[in-house]
Amino acid sequence: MTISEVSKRYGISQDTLRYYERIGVIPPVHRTKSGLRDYTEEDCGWVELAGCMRSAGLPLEALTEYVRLCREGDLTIPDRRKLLLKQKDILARQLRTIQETMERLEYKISCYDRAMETGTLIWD
Amino acid sequence: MTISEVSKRYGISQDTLRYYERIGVIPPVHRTKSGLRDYTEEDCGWVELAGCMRSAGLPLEALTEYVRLCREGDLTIPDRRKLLLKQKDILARQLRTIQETMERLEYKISCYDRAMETGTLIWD
DNA sequence: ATATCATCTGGAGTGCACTCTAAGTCAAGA
DNA sequence: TCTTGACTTAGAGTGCACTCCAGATGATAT
Repeated sequence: MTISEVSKRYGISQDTLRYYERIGVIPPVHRTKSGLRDYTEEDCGWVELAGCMRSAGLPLEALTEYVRLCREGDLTIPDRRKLLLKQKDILARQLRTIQETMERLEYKISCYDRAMETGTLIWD
Repeated sequence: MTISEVSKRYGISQDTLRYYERIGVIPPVHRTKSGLRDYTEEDCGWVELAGCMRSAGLPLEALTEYVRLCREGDLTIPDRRKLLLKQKDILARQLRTIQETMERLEYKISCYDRAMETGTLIWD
C-alpha cells in the first residue's frame, strides 16, 4: 500500500505519516527495494492506532513511548499497561470537563432561546 | 481583586490573564486610578467562562468572537446563540471521539491484564 | 526616604504538532 | 527514451496558546 493510499484511508496527510514515522509514533514502515514506503496491514494498524489516539487529543510523546516499549519485547507489558491506564485516566478527566462545559453551553443557549422568544435576556 | 488573586482563584497564570485581555478573550478589566488591574466580580465571571471553555479545548478565537458579539449589544443574540451551538456540537463530537478511544484503551488494557496473568498476550 | 515586592507594557521566545519547500529519485504511459 | 507525476529526504516555516523578559512604574513595610 502506497503512502497516498494510506493517507486517504485514514485521513492523515502524507507529510504527517512521514513525520509520525520519523519521530517514532509508528514503527518503521516496510519499503520496496527502491526505498518507497509500502505499508503492510500491520503498518496500517499502527497508523490507525496513532490516528485514533491523536483524534482524542493524546500527545505524540505517549505514542512514541508506547511504540518504543512494544518494540522492546514482552518484558515491557506491565509498563505498557501502566502507560495506557494513565492515558485512559487523562481521557476520563477530559470527558468530565467536556461534559461540564457542554452543560454550561446548553444553559447559555437556553437563555438565548428564551431571549429570542420573549425579547428579554435573563442570565445566570 | 488583584491579578495575583484572580490567578490563584482560577488557576490561570497572570501572563495568561493579561494575554486573554489583550487579544479580547475577556473584555477590558477595571483598573485602579494608577492603572493596575482591579477585577470586579463581573470581570471574574469572564475569566471563569474563558477558563471553562479553554479547559474543554475550545479555541481562543471562538471566545474572542463571542466577547465581541456580547459587547455589540442585544442585536447579536441570534449570532451568539449560533456560535455557542456550534461550539457545543464540536464538543459533542469530541466527546464521542474520546469515548471511542477510551473503549479502545480499555480493551488493550484488558489484554495486558490477561497477558500478565497467563503470560500470553492475545491481540485484536 | 528607601528598599522590596507587585504590577505594568511591548515584544521576544517556547513547545507542540504539523506543514511546506527544495532538490533529488522512482515509476508508468506515449 | 522522454515526460509526467508520485515519492524521497532534510530542514525550514507555520499557527496556536501560551510564557518569559526587560525596563518602567506602583504599593508597602521599615
